[in-house]
Amino acid sequence: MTEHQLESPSLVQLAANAIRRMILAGELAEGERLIEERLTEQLGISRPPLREALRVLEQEGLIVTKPRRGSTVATLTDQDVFEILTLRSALERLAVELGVPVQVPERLKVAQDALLEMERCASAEDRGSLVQAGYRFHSSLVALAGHRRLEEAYASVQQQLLLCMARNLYAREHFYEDLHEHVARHRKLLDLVEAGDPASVLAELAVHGERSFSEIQSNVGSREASSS
Amino acid sequence: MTEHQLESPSLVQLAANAIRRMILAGELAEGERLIEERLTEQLGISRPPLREALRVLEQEGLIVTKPRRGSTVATLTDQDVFEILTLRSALERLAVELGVPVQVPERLKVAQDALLEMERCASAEDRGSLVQAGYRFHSSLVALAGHRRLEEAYASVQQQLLLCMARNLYAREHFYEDLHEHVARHRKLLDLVEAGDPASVLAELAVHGERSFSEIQSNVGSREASSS
DNA sequence: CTATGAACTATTGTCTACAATAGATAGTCG
DNA sequence: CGACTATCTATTGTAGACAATAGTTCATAG
Repeated sequence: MTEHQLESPSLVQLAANAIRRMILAGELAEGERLIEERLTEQLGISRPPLREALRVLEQEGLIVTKPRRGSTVATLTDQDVFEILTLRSALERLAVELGVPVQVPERLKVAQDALLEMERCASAEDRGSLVQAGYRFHSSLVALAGHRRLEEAYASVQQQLLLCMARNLYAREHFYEDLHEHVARHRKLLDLVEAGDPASVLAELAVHGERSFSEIQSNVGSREASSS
Repeated sequence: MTEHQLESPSLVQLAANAIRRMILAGELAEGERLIEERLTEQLGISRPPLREALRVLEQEGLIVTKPRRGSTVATLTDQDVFEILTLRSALERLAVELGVPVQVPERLKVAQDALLEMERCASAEDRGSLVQAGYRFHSSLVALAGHRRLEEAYASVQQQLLLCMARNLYAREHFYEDLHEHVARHRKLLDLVEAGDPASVLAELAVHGERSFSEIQSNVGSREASSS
């Protein structure tokens, strides 16, 4: 039985969530400076908890902070997208290796639910919700490994990937392909997971990620410097 | 040419470094509560920057913070050690896959230097310095990939591994084997990297990590709960 | 007209103080 | 004598204010 800790979150967590949402929703532009006082007014809190929240977001890779120069929303180069995709892929591989002869059947339920949701979204052509459901699907696959650090690292990377999509850096691949084919690939993945053979899942996963890779890597020739 | 940014660190960074050192040096015990006011006296700073530093360490996985209940030094179960080792292995694999036909020869120099240092330490039987040099060696291998996020994730995991060793949770494997054999394995690894064949490096890396795994996984049967 | 310097403003870095909560201790009632 | 409750204390959460720094603008000199 999973424990529902039920602890009221501190202002730090609330602020971090709020700013995270703003960034991922595109309300804060690429490289935009985050003025602390302005944010305290918007959120109705004072600076100490806000600053702690910014530290959290900094560690998550969503913002960049330079001493005495404030924080800015992370700017993503092609190199960054490449890093995010490769790292995500490596983490998913580990998850499959550790989790795929599935030990805890209940965990599969979450993945199945997410997949059903994806199919619903695909039929409704609701791309926004499809992305969310896809996020849950992949997260639930990673959760199969029962590996807390892996889950956290994956969540962080996935979040940055959402940021890519908010910037349309990664949109083509995920948004403009055939929606039902997209879901079908995920269905196949889940089938293989349920079958319980790690190798075949890894193979499918490689195909799954390949198109992202090839599409991005062709752009990597024009690597911009991460720090300007 | 690498940029020497030369920016004076804030109290937050200094405090985070100081506390990190204290934890890794074992000056703060397993699960010990971190009283904010006490730390402010020790470090000679006030609470706001200290609290930001604690947020940083929390994200790094060295401390655990519960709302309104303060922070404690992370306690590591066998499950945690297992997670750290598997995650580290996965990250190293990615690094090799991306970096091994070495693109930037200068980066190899760091690894070579670290290896020489390791050999010196092994001859002098200086186990403490050997661990440090080993840390630099592995970090430099990961750096071959030119993948910032990978390096950061790896540094975080490596740090937690140092914490394991400070607790003697992982000590047997690294400390009590033959020191020269230990260094020889690293030498072989570097040779393979220089040869430029990713597959052989990965194979050696698997052997490299295998003994850690088998040793730990036998203990995992007695998995304690992560959250007590 | 351009470049250099100084003053000013906006913003971050830090500190002290207050409010709120969780744990502990003691007292009382069954 | 044991258990429950209330108060009290130690500690965390938050706020507001002050100090210090970086960027900007304007003035002046070449």
